[in-house]
Amino acid sequence: MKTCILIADDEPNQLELMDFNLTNAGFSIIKASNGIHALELIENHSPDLIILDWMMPKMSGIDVCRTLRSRSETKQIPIIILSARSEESDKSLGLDTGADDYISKPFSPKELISRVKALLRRARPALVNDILQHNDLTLSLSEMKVTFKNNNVKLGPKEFKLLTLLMERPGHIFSRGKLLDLVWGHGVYVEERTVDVHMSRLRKALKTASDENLDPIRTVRDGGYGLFTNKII
Amino acid sequence: MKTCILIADDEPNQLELMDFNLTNAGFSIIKASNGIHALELIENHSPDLIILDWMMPKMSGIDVCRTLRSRSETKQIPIIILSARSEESDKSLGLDTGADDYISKPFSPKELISRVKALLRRARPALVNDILQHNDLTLSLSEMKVTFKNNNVKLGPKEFKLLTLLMERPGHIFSRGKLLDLVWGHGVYVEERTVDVHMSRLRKALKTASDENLDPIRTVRDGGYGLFTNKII
DNA sequence: ATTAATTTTTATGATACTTTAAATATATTA
DNA sequence: TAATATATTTAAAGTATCATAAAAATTAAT
Repeated sequence: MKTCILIADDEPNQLELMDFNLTNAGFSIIKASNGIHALELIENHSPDLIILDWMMPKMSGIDVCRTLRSRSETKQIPIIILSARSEESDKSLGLDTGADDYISKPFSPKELISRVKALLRRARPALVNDILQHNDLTLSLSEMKVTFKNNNVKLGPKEFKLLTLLMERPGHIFSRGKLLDLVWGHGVYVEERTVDVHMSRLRKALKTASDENLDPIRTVRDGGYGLFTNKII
Repeated sequence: MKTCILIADDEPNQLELMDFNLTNAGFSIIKASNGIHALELIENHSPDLIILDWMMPKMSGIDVCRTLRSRSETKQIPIIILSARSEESDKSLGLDTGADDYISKPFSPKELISRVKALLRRARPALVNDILQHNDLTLSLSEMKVTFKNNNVKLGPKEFKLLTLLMERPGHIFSRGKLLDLVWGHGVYVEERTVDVHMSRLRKALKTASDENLDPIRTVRDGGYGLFTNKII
């Protein structure tokens, strides 16, 4: 699912421009033309990030920001404030109200996108290489958590490590020997067959998590194990 | 203890100016005059936030940033990059390298402080916010008070610190080693098992406070401890 | 100095995970 | 098709890690 951004601005041109650029950058966009409208949309869609123009009729961006920060459901959502004024007092006020970033108009599309990305990076616990994703599989290293088809997968330590390894190079086939080396550690002697047992358990856990009976793991006879790259059968 | 900020800039005037302003704002400051020096100091002091000038002799701010992001111990420290150039291509490069914020010179002291605070608010809430919240848990740092399901929780100092840490990054799994580092302090030698004992006491206190027998703490075998979150990666 | 509070260590039982081995299933080759 | 090789599943025994209680040690408070 795409990352969803809400933009609120009373100038239609500005709104369209941002929509165009952010959509091109791969985000899905929700538009609001004033503060009240923005709050409604935010409540219903809970976007991943919010961009608010400072000056808007009915309710200013600052007021929207303050409101969002006071509610526990919206407290965490990253907010960027846009402003035509470049006086520094405003800048500080914007940030001190609880916004995470402040951009003065005029700004370039490139800067906007960079700031959005930087903010998403730090707002989510997702440090760049913290979350591994492949098809319907998601694995968070810092949270030590795995989901498959948006369901939690309960794994033991060995299965978690195995899956991490597979997800680091989707498609690559790891031989049992290599897996023993990388997961168990160099110079540890265990039967190669035990890899099979753990793979079986990993598969079982994934199958239970996927509502259907999906198996994203590919066995290559005489080769080893890896992840399917295209469609899962 | 004060929040510690490292600033690295090769211009002595600029360095002094920032030192003055940030010290006034209540931070404790470490100064470096080039990138190499900065890296050394960061390793020894692990500051809470880092401000890097883009252009520095020996090693640029961008390079320092890249290095910090590649190491697991420094990966999560918030970074602000300063630059005299205002060309947007640079701005994007700075942010895309993994910096959390980017400020173009010249900037006002007020903006600097606001941006520092905004960044800390998100990255290290416990350093800026007095109250941390997560699901039914509330923790007030100034009052040293914790409530769970609106009931008071009586905790010893170690348990309080542990919970503070967990609440700063809900969901994140902290290894016992990391917890010893962060709660007990760098280079203190105690058995890793004592972490278990304190966790057990923390749990007991929380369970008594929740009218039911709720346990918000997740144990990951071979991993460590963290808080349960509702969200799916 | 005595008491109280907190921290750390140690010990123990419970539980979750790992490994092995044996049974079953599937594929390969003569 | 039979014989062989390889893979998967299951069960059982073994191991390591974790939770808890209780004791010892430390620190703080009176």
